[in-house]
Amino acid sequence: MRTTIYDVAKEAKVSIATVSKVINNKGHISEKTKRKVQEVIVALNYQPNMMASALMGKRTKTIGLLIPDIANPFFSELARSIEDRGHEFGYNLVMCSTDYIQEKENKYITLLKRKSVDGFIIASGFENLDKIEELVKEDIPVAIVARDSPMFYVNTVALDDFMGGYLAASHLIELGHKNIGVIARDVWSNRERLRGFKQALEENKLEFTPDFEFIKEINHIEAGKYMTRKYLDAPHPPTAIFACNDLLAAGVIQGGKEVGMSVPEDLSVIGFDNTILATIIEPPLTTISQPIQNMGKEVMDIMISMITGEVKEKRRLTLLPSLVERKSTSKLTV
Amino acid sequence: MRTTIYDVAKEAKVSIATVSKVINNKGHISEKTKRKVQEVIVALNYQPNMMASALMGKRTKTIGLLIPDIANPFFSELARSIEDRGHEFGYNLVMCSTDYIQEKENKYITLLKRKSVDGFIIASGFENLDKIEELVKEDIPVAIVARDSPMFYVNTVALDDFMGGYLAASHLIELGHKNIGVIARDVWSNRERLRGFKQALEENKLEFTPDFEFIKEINHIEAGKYMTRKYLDAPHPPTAIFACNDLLAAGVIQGGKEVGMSVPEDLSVIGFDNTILATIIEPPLTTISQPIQNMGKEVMDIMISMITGEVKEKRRLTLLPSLVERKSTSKLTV
DNA sequence: AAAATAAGGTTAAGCGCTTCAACTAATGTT
DNA sequence: AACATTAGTTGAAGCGCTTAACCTTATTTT
Repeated sequence: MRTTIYDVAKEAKVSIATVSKVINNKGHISEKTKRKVQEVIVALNYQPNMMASALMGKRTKTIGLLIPDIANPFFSELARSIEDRGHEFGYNLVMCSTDYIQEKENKYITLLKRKSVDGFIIASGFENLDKIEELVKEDIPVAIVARDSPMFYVNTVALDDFMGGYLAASHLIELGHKNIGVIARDVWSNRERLRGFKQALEENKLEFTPDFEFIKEINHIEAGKYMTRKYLDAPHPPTAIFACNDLLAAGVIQGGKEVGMSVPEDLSVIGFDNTILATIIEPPLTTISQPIQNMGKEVMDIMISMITGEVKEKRRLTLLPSLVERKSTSKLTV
Repeated sequence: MRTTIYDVAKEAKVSIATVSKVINNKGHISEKTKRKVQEVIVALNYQPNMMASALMGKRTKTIGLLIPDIANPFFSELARSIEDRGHEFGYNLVMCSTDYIQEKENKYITLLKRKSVDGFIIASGFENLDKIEELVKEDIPVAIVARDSPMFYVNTVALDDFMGGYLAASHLIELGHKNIGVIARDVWSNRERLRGFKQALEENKLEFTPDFEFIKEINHIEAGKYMTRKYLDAPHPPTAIFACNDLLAAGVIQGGKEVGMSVPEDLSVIGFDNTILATIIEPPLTTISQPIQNMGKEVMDIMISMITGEVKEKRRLTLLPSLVERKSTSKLTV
């Protein structure tokens, strides 16, 4: 069987209480005893069972990460940065892809609570906050990342999505585009981007595209293609499209190509996220950059400080997007 | 405090043993008692603490997933398919990115053992098998996926990497290429692909490129660019390049563009994996396809059957790659 | 009708750990 | 010298659960 604290205690000729204290560096232990116990621990290759200490109210050093889809580059890059920061402090992540499905998210939360995770980092696009509120009430650390939701009192690391949409629209407007299509999903972040987008339009006395509708399809690329075809088939096709993420933008470019439009000559395309895709897509994608690395680090830091109890008051950290100009947008040629 | 089994027992006026039996559907309990207990469970919203049952030797329903990098699309797609299959059976995944660093992998394994995960699915490119052997000896379920290593007796779901390399080379050779560069990392799967590649070369009496060296750089795209430049600067630059994954291929195409070579006219490029990138890259990437979905499902199925003890004997499932022709390769024009 | 088996439930031990209370011995304070 | 504090250690309780062992009572088996 596995080595337990009893084995160590017996071998070191002390009580298990002493061993426990040595491990956790608590209470008063003489240097001599401490050394002896540590030697035995090494000799027996003893690894404390975290289940047992978790049962005694200690931390599991495990955090639940809820994201819409780990196969989406934005989220896998975000997950990676969160994982890295957590790893520095000994935390592991349980990964849950929720596919924007509320039910799945709730099930995962319930399950992970039973597994006594120390906290939840949530990046999925839920609308219903009941489950989150439940966590907060039960004093389980929750932090939200890469989405915002001002009606709620939770630690949040978000992007200024409104600003992102505003930047995207402003860029296209500056290039002379007046008829701009938008592709978005009906989630909070996208709605904010849309709001920013409309704001810029309004300031320039431009009309919002009448053909807009939220996408429903889960597969972003397909959704991008579909909406693009729809836009280009309309009576007054747009000369530019703002896609609310890079994956959608990839779909737009593909959809455009399929009907013989070249980007950016016939159609300017701007994305959102600045994932690795943006550099790979041809033409390289002009996009709104989210500081992914930073978001991951910040949200993990907040999570850890909630767990350790250092920080009690809630805060909302809003990071700013920036425009990254590449080759998928160009001046409107009349 | 949280509702415990004691609360349920008291409320239902039975012993905690009875409650436990109802929950686990064990032993003989009258319908009446069963119903009563279940009602109370619902009424109190009781969620059994999995730490406690794990301590008693039951499963944690959590599996450790070791991969080189979740931000690499191949692994995030693989992770997603493993997660989905696991989710069907109530399993969660703890995600660990090891960056091909043995030390990191070992640390993660040690840590997750302490957390009593039910098993390990390993997709990282380790060379040293001591840690894995240790797991096998301790009777902890381990399954290896997306890599192979014939010197070891572990359940494995792998791709026929040799065949993959062979297919890639054959395709290029058929197109008339005689001088083909290769970009690979010094990991088992890549070495196998290389072996298959060389085999095809040999059968066609072609020479292996003298400029080959394994990449060391972690960032695949940069590595791809670097090696491409190196190849193209050589006295007899290759007319085609086989990149051992799609990310490297993306780097190759970018590197080629930077020196004014266009793909596939001046340089044919073939990738490996057939991730989402292959469809996004311009030109769309000809690549060797791995059945990612299937691999994920199969390895999770094996893992579950190991955990439940259904299957005792070890097996090695080898899936076959296939060539997906897109636009990045073309006939050699002399 | 006696013996064996099954049904329905309880008691209590124990998984591997943390921590409080308690005790002794040494050191500091006035 | 009398008292308080600190250092060093241990015993034992208990976290929330599972399960073997046990006890009744009801049902079969022979």
